[in-house]
Amino acid sequence: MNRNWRTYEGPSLSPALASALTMFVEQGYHGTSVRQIAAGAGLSVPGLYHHFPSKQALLVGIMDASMDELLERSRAAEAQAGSSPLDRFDAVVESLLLFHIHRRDAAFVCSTEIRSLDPANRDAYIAKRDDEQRLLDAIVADGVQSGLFESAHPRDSSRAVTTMCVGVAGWYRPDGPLTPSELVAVYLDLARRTVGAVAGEGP
Amino acid sequence: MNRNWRTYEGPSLSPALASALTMFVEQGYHGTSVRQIAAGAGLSVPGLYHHFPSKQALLVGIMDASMDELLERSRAAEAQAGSSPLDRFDAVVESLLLFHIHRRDAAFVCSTEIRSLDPANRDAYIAKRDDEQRLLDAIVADGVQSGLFESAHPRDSSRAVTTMCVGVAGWYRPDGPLTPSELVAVYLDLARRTVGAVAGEGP
DNA sequence: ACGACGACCGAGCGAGTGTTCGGTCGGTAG
DNA sequence: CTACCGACCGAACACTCGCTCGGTCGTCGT
Repeated sequence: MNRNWRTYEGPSLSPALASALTMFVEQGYHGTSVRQIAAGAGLSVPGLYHHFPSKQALLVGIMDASMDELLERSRAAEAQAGSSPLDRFDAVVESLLLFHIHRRDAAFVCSTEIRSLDPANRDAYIAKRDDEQRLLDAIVADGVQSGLFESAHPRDSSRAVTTMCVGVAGWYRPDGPLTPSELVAVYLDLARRTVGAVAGEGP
Repeated sequence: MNRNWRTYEGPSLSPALASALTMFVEQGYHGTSVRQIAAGAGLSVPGLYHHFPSKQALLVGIMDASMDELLERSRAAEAQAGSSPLDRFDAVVESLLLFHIHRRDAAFVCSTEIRSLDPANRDAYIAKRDDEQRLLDAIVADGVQSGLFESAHPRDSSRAVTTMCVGVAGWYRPDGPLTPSELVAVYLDLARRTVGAVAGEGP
């Protein structure tokens, strides 16, 4: 059941995952004990292990669900946009930004705890991450080829855009000076400049 | 004794700090034990504690030294550049890039282990980090005021430039497709676009 | 010759780690 | 009523953690 890719409701994580997420953001994976996670979820330690087979499974549960959601939203955004690379670029960048604003904690954990994943889990996660990057790479390549964008190094530009957007999760606060839509406007402008999009195309 | 801000020699970290750095990059601070660090440095655990009073001191030794070096290089870069905001911008961005290329591991630890610092150490580190950011903020503000740059949100542009450059430490490999000077050229172009610098000013 | 000192180590401290065992509930199907 | 099941817990397992005690070297200055 797909809501719009722009709309975000409560995260709907289980209490155990929500507790783990909060702790991982503050203390990191290895800095957090399962006893802390259990206490935060209102459970005993065996109670926690009844829902998840290991501490690692909690991290995987957070990171996999987050990347799946991001990929789904970004694909929906591109699909619903017009066929112009510029429209698709704007849509995917906006989806990237909204995700890192509204799923800030999960996104932060995703970008900082990759090395805490077991090798197999890490490979699977990185594959999804690369899928997301390639989504944007393809759009930027199209834009450059059609003359709408101008960049001597499209893939570097594309990665720089992603880096900027991911970085938002590292400092954005809901009570900060920018509302989500203001931040989207500011960063969409920066992203367009990065790929050399021609100026002046507001809705 | 100040070498040029562009030249980098071996890191000259003590064996203990070098070992800690390698481990922290791969496993993170809390994921690394002092026994591993000692073994990597060819020392016993008490031997390691002879040189550093605590595990935390190892992290502080790495992060403080790194930020001091970055600040020193960036200040030297701006001081030796011309007075034009454009020249100063290019110089500081290049110093930022070179540092994140040649001190990649240290820079990576600096950007991922802030939360592993004790509160007092963290405050001190963040103060230095903010100094570095303000260095660039001031240049961008000058550039916008003088009409050389064009940005409706200079501080956001400035932070985005920093985010891009810091992100380099997360993926750059010496055996990758770009040499350091090529990477500097590519990212200097991206950075100029981000602050709306007027095109065509190569040496 | 000798005492002081920096560099270093074997062994072990108490506390905490992820995980598991054996069990207790309340509810539900037959 | 009984048998079962998911949800949960107290206690403990084997181990590792950061850190320290008491000591041994080799090398200095005198």
